[in-house]
Amino acid sequence: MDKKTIIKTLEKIALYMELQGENPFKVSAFRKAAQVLELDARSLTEMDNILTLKGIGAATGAVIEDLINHGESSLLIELQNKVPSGLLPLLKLPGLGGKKIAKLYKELQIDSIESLKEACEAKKVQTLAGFAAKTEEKILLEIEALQTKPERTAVWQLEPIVEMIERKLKTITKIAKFSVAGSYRRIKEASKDIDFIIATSSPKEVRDELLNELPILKTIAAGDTKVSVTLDVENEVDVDFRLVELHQYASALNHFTGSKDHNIKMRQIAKEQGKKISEYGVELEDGNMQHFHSEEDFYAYFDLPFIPPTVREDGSEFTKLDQLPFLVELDDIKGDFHMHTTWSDGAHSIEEMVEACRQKGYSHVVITDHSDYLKVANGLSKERLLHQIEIIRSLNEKYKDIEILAGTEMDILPDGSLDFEDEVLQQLDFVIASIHSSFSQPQEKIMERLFHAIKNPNVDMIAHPTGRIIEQRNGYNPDVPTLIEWAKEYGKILELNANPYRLDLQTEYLKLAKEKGVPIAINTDAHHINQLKYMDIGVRYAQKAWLHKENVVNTWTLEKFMHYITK
DNA sequence: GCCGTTTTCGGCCCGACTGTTTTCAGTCG
Repeated sequence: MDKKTIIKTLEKIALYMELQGENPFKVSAFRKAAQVLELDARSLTEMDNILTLKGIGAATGAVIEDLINHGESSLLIELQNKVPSGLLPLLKLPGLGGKKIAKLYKELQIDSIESLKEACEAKKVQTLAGFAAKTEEKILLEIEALQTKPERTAVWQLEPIVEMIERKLKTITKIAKFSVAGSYRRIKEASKDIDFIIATSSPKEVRDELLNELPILKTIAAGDTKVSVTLDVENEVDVDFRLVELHQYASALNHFTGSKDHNIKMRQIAKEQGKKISEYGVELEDGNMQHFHSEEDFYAYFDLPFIPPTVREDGSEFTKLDQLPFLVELDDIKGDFHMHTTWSDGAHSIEEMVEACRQKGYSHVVITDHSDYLKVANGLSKERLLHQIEIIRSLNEKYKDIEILAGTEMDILPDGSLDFEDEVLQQLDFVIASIHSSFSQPQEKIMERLFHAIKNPNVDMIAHPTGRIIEQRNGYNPDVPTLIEWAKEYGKILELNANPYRLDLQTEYLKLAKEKGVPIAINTDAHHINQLKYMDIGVRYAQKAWLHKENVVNTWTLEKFMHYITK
């Protein structure tokens, strides 16, 4: 029996209980027990007595013992026999929770999306107490939406929309302050919607301007404190705007940034002190409200350091507060090691890229155009690469405050061979190897290709190691834990590609790389000077994996970096 | 169902919104 199975089972039990319309506190007790196990870093064998953990009692403990002794949970089996599994998808319909679903099943024998649809169309649902015609219509609309609307939208699809909204908000003079919040602010790979907090003393006027200025497909709600709309953009996206007074801004921003678990934890902390946190401020024991100028002030009020949005997740961040000062930050970044120029498929010359990096205050950059094999990207032949190296060497004469390193993003070919010979690679300062072809090969073959690259002493880094595009393609499915082992053994760097399409390696693997002592490079893979800004999103994504400055080679001095790659 | 140095019973994070109701239950973030 493994821990994951126990956690999954407890969560499943909670779900089935919810569908039965069980007491919500009972349901959450099972969820809490699952969370306790999840947050405990130890493996099952390392825990001497799970049953004594706080949050695990007689009933949840019995489930765990059952699983360990018999490999299955009799409680879950019992629930599954009682509750049809077709009810599970009904929880995805907004407006339907456990109680209502239990009622639909009990009174109308509704046990699937299909039978719910039929019952609504036959107008049977409105005959139930607590349901009426309006609910019935809404259910039908939500069933329709479930089939057409994606559940989550990827961060790279949201980014241009967020920027568009920010441009609009800047033109509304009655807005004192605004910020994106929600999971987008926490750099989640994908989000259900976008949240904005707006400080204003004229909420009605701001609301009207929002409704007039934005490309709105549907207005979901338009009250004095909340405007909720579906935007008419390439992929439909829901956006919530919360309108608050300036003195409530920090609290509202914190509340609507979440995560839910983080907020719960904060409220428990407040409660222990007899205080009450809400989106409007902190209510003291005497009923007075405490307001804050910033989120920093808010956390300081509870004797906590500022916890960056990126790590506000499952509550485990509160056990790692001592690590916060070591987390990598944008200011620590001294260079970008993966970018393209007009020599291959980039939009700018070498000098233009270097100049843009100089503006960012970097002390060193690497130019890494594509290699010969990648014809669609105008990959460099051996001759062109040698010529480019010469040009880069001479450019260094011109720039005294930034060091330009000659590199390549070299293809690992489908047969596992490398696109340049060793004698060419030896003339470069930094060699990236990456896969851009034959994604559908079996994992064994993909690993063979990666191993071939990693054991070559001239290769310094593997770029975008999985090849994924968030919410769009899975990449070439390498065995990443093994890749991390190899990187450690051969002293290679693995990339966190900061392009929001990729964010590759992903969080769980970054954590593993850190644990194994494999250094990470955060690179923008910029094809345009506008894309150099992705360093910010990359750094914040790295924070989600709790990467420290020292884990990230971009924070190293040029000397330390050169020493590592030439050793 | 779980918890307790105010506690073994009463509360569990908090507030808003919706649709159903005539004062509130259910759902949501």
